Amino acid sequence: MTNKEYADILLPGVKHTWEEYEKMYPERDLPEGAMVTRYAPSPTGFVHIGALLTSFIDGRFAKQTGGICYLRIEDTDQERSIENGVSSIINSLNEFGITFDEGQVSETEYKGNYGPYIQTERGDIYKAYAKKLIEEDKAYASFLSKEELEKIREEQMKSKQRLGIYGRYAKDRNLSKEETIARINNGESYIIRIKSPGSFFNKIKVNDLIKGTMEMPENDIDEVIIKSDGIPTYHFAHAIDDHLMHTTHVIRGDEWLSSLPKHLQLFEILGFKAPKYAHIAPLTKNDNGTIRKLSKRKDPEAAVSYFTEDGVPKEAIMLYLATVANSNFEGWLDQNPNGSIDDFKFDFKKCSASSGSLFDLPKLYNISKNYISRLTKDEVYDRTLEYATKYDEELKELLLKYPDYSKEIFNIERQQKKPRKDYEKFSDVKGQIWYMFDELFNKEDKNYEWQSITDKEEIKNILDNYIEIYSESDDKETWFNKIKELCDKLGYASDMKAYKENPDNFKGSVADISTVIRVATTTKSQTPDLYEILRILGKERVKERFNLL
RNA sequence: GACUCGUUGGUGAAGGGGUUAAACACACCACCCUCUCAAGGUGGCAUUCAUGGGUUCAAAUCCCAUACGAGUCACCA
Repeated sequence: MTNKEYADILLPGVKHTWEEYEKMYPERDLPEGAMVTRYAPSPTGFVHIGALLTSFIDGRFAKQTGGICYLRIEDTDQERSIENGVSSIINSLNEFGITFDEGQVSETEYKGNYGPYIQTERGDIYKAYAKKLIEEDKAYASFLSKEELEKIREEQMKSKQRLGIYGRYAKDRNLSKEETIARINNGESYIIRIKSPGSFFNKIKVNDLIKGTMEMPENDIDEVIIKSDGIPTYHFAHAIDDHLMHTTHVIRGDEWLSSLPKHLQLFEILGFKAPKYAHIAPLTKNDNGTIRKLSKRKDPEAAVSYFTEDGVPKEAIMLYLATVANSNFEGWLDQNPNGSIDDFKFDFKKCSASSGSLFDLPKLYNISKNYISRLTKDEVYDRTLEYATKYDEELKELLLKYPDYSKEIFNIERQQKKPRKDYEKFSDVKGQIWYMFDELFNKEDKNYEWQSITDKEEIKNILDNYIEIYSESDDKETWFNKIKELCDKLGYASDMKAYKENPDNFKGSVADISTVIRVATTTKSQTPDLYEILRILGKERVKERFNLL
């Protein structure tokens, strides 16, 4: 029996030979230095913030070198794959502006010449290459049952040996063709493992674009390549797909780092040229003193939706991720305030080689605050409305009812060279402007935050005097001068310096008078510019509010 | 247990043997500005780069050990 016939028995019904597949996936025609990257998620649930980071980096490197970034779905674990997992990934990523040059575009469709881009649809391809390995005696059928595997594992643990199928544990490695066929005919279930040519005691040098060159023991484990359900393992699918799709740079999480010898060996025995690898550190979190990887299960902030629900602008999240990806991005943004992320050159060398970046919420919020401060009043209005439409019916209705009025509010201290920065996220907005809407102002029991002047009579007195002289048409300077005049009239210091020097000479200062006016109109002791607030509310409404006291 | 990587301030980090280097950003503190807040301005915040040894005229930077942290060791990805 020829090796070819033998391979046909082990993996029957394969439509094409590996040589045919090689021809079907020709070299890409791309300029020198163009990177072909891929984002290759498993469709197992919501999009993790780390996945956003990885896909972002994948896309950036491809784009900045004039290459291709494609989306490949790794669904070889049938048990964990979920319904509509593919579209859920695509949609979430899309929301953040992440798109792919080729690859899967929906549950059933793809674009590009190297498809299908969903691994369960490439079964024949993997088998064709598995057959190649069997023909070349580089892979074999293994009949080890779950129970036997468990026994081996226990034995290895007990004697403190390395776990895995290698050396004498690789029982079926040298079964003859005849024996193998006999057992198959006997109905025994089997899988395909490689015959690892490596030795654990051989050190090999592996290179990672981020971590540098390191020494690792050669792989000597007879890794499974085709599972009993006929589907390949991640390792095998990775080698075949990235070869056929001509990936030049595999960028993935560093949980894969220790599989590198395995993967390199796979490429070698398959006769493929290995891609370059870049393993990025995970996002971590400080959980009561212990630093650990952000977890899908335990950490709500691991889901990108957490931040969109919180009203953090998507752009801010991307800006933050860019600083995590390359710490010099921030400095660059400083120098190029109008620059887009797309103009920044990312560099593998600037990626953190450490065991993880702490996901720093205050930093995210700071970036977000700055981002929102750079928006125009119309943009803030649109974005707040977008947020409110999903999460705050009451705010939404007010914004819709008073669009121009709302924009005036958003414009307070926004026109200046350094705009006001008081919204970290869109969910902050309502808490800061509610008093500008009578509907909200008149709704609940008010908690007036009076400061140094608390006497009701005195407050009345100040307000009565003030409303007499207040005019909507005053410019800011005359507006303030009037308050100062009022101070002089009532025995308060109109000049803060004079007040600080001799506080005992006065009943109080302009600050106290202003505060009374501020609190009377808004209930709050801290607000944006009072002049603007009064002007936008208008004299009549201000008067009404004074009269409530 | 084995293998690998890592360890610079409260946080993200720059710097990879030497002219005065621990940059920058966030956070924090103080002061200034100021009608409040936000913003802005000024200054402070690691005499030291996990620890212990070495190499060197010279080390955060190179080497070795130790400690700690992270990741991986499936017919999961």
